Amino acid sequence: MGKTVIETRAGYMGLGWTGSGLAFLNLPAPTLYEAEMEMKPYLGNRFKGVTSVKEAPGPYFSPEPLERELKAYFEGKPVDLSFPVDWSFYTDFQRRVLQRVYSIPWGEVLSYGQVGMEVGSPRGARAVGGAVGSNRVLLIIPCHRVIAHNGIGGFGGGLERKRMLLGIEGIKI
DNA sequence: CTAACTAAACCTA
DNA sequence: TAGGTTTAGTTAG
Repeated sequence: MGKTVIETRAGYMGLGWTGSGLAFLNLPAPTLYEAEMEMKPYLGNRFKGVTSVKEAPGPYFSPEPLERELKAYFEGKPVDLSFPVDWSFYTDFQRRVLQRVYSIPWGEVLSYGQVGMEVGSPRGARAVGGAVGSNRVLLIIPCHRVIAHNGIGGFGGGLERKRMLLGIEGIKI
C-alpha cells in the first residue's frame, strides 16, 4: 500500500491505495499542505488495519497512469477513470450502490431513486444518498453524477464543488 | 434493540 | 411551488 499527492491544474490531490486498489482519493486542494492534512483521517487504523492489505498483496499499483487521467479530467477532457478500487471499506449495501455508480460514464447523471431501483431498493432513494456519501474515492466512483430528481441533491465536499465537477462535464443544474 | 438521523421521492392542493 | 408524509438503510445509544 502507499500514498502520494499529485498536482493538477485544479490543485493538489491526495490519494492512497492498498493491495486491492484505491483506498481514497481527495478533491484538489489549493496547497500541498492542505492536501496532506486532508489525507490524515484515512491514514489511521482504518487504512492500516484492513485485512486485505496484509493478506492480499494484489497487483502492483502505479499512480502514474491515474495522474495522467486526472490531469486530463481537469483540463476538461472526457476521460475514463475506471481504476481499481479497494471495496473492503464499505458495507454490502454501500458496495452495491457504489459499484453501480462506478459505471456511470463521464457526462451522464442518474437520480438517487434510479440508482436505488437498479440495485434492488426501489424505495431506497434516501438510503442511496447515505451510501454515496460514504464514497472515499471521489471521481473514481463518480458520486457527483448522482443527483435528486428535482435538483442537485447534496454533496459531502460542498455543493459548490459538486456543481463545479458537473460543470466540467458539461452538465448545468 | 430502539431511535434518530439523512446527499430523496411522493402526494396534495 | 410549498407543505407534509412516506421511505430504507446506517449509526449512536
